[in-house]
Amino acid sequence: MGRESVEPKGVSQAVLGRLPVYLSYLKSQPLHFDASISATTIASALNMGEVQVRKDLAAVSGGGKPKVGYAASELINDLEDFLGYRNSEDAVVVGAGKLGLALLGYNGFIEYGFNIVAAFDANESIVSKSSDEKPIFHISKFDDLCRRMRIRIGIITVPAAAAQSVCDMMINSGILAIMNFAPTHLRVPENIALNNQNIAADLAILRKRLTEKISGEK
Amino acid sequence: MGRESVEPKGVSQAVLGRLPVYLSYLKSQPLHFDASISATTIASALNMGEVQVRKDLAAVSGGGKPKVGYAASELINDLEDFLGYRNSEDAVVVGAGKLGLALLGYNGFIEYGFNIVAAFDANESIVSKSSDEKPIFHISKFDDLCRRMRIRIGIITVPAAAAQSVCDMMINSGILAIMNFAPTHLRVPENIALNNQNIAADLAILRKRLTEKISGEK
DNA sequence: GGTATATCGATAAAAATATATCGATATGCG
DNA sequence: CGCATATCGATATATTTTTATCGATATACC
Repeated sequence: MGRESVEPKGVSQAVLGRLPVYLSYLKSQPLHFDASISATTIASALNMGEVQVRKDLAAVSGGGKPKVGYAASELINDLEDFLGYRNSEDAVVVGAGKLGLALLGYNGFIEYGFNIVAAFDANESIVSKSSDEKPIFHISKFDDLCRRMRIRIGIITVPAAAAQSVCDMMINSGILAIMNFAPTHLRVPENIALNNQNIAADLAILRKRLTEKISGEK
Repeated sequence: MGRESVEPKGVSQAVLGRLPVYLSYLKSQPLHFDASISATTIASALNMGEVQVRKDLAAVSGGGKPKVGYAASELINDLEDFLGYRNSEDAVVVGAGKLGLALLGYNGFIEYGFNIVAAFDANESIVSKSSDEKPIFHISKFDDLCRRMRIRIGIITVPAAAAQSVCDMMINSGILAIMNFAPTHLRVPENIALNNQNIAADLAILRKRLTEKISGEK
């Protein structure tokens, strides 16, 4: 019998979502080079169960020592490795509106291993108006650039009405993962990874939690 | 014995996160006024289990009819009501950088029941440079405006280093729910609702899913 | 009007996730 | 150097979440 799968058993989606939180917390702490930090400390700072923290960390790092905890710098390294923050990857944005330009101009992506190389827009008038030294191209150049640079990740920041056609175009140009900021449902083949960022909906959920909190505390 | 809680048993976080997806999908469909739509249809369009769709919808809406499904317009109404899209609520942004201004200028929040009334910044030079008719104030005016308008929701779009102090300031001015775009961990009292939007981390997770997908399909 | 069928809603089973328990071990203190 | 303690890692339990099963019912067709 051949083995069914060779993958090292990926962590679950839930765990994956927590790893950046640990990492962000660790990085925000003033830790000296060889400092140690325990799961207990992390858990209480983040309001989580300490067992959960241990299990999550065990999935990506090389174990801690009783009584002292984990070597903080090692933990940070392991998390960054696991999440891919060390390998730089190019990405593109389609939709050079305010949000698209904000993403294009944001220089914090580097720490996470991303380099947004360009934005594209259908509007001729904003094309080439380079912002922060990064180019804005007309959408007609999209396919050529993506193929030549072997871009795998695309970010959609166009109005909802245009999102599906942009999405199809991206897939057509070889893009494999899409982050969508348009507040609409996108249909993609199952081999494409899709992430939806609906900020307004998240705000609504936040407000819902708020009102529940208020009514809950009498 | 008095009843322990009067709340109508809030839906779980997981369900809550899916409701906007249903709503967005329903709204994207060209439905006539008295159209019906079945859980089966929704499920297959969204690649979900149909039982899950039924259970989720049952939590917020008044039931469908066998053989035909749910009344689409009623479903949309119920979802919007439940998520609060009908009650308008004011919110503020602190951090008038590119992202903050993009949020301030975005007019799609109205549909979700949000009205961003102003942005604040510590930098005097960008103050008052009204964008899209919405004001940008100096941070010194924050407390006064929030208290007078009884603002409950604040959005943080400042650099990570300043995020915690902005967060503290918000809480101090009566804000009860915070959406944080700074890539850092914020410490808040437990009566405050916090939502973290780490776009870069989400991109990293998306890439991770992508590579798993690639290695998975041999 | 009777019968077939798509769909609902409820109940039950399964899977995933989170939490608790406990022995083992490294450190610090007497 | 022995003992107390904080923490780890593993195993077990509990809880939540998802998925499957099945009888009931409204519509369509004959």
